[in-house]
Amino acid sequence: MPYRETAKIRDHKAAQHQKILRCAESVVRKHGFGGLTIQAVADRAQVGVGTVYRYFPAKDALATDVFCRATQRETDALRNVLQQEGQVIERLCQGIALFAQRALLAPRLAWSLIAEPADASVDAARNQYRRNYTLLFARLLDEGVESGQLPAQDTDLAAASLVGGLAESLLGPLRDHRDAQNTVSELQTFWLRAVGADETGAARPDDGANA
Amino acid sequence: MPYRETAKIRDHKAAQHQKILRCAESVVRKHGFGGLTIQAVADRAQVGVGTVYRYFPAKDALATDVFCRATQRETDALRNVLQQEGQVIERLCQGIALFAQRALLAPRLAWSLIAEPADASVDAARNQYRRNYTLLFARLLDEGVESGQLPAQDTDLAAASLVGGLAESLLGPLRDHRDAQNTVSELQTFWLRAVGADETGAARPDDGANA
DNA sequence: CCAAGATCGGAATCATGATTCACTTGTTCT
DNA sequence: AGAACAAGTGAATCATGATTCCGATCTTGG
Repeated sequence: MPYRETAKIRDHKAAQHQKILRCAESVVRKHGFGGLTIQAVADRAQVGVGTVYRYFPAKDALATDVFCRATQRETDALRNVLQQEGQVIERLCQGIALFAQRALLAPRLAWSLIAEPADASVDAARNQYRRNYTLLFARLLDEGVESGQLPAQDTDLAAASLVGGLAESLLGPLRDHRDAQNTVSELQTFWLRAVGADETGAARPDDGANA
Repeated sequence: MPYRETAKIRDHKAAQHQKILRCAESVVRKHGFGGLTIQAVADRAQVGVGTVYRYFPAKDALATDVFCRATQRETDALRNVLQQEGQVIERLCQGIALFAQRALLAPRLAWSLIAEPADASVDAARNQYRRNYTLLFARLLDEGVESGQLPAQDTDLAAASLVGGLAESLLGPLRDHRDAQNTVSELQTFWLRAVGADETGAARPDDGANA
């Protein structure tokens, strides 16, 4: 038996796979899914086009993997913050801060994840992601309504408005990055009022500035 | 002089131009800018591809014209409503209703106008459009703040949130068209509270509940 | 070192859709 | 009718980028 897959080879393959995935993500970070070409990924990974195809069956699959990886990180981070112990209003503020910080840190990626059209399979994944993301906020609002900290309202609608509104104000054409920290607290004030949380007199902690 | 452009010809050319533009718009209405191909436009207009090129120098130009025409209608309609005589809050409600009705009537077109990436020139036009659209709301809010009907706030931020939030809740993956009229009034209630206009107190249950 | 089997590389091939162009079909006017 | 010129047509051509393919190169175990 002159050949058998050995540990060294297995490790190498895993490393290649990761490397290609990472390079693809960095392409998306810089140029969005629109700029994601196999050639660009191969160049950045210092590898031939054919090699990319040895690790991913098609561009769709690569794009979807990149999307899901990045998305998973975002969703996890948000869930982590929203499902902490503590006051609903406090957690909401932290969720807004988290969203804003991430969006301001990597605007192109954030936009690609939330809005940029791509292959059909990526779009499907994106819809799922937006739904989940929005639902995380919606369930938090439910909790606030149940506990009386927020007035009764259509929480799905409010959560969708929140996600869309944050995206537009942070990534849209009117965005102004000159004063990120101030923008975050403006957003917190605005959205607390929007969900009916600003007349409770409950202390509004304006930290939320962790990552 | 065996040939000269006559009125009949001039009219015919204008008609062709309009027809092609209209057909292109109907393609976008149905399939978005992503589905806008010269071939599709030519087919729908019952005309050869070459003919389309006689009336438009390139696809970009056609796409941009379609975009600007549709956009102009939207902007005019909104301006018309927001700049009426009357209470700021009343006009805001009408603006929201207008946006919602149009979005629910032609969701694909609405999405294409506000979010779908396309050629660079269309994207540039879209940014301008979103800016203008948002500014219409922002200036209305300014008026409300000045007259004391609304609390002091960052009106540009609020307006961007409004536009993004409406788009997401009406066109995003969580949308639910089953009860359009009810959705509109929910949205009005929500956004009035968001900009600090809900002095009615009707929608605010005491938060003196337990916990 | 060799044979077997695997990965790499990147030019060749496909697919899609924009754009051109040589040609046909009007239209106008004498 | 015929000259002069515009409009219409769609097959041919280009451009871009995904996908394939085959020789080159590497690994393994004897």
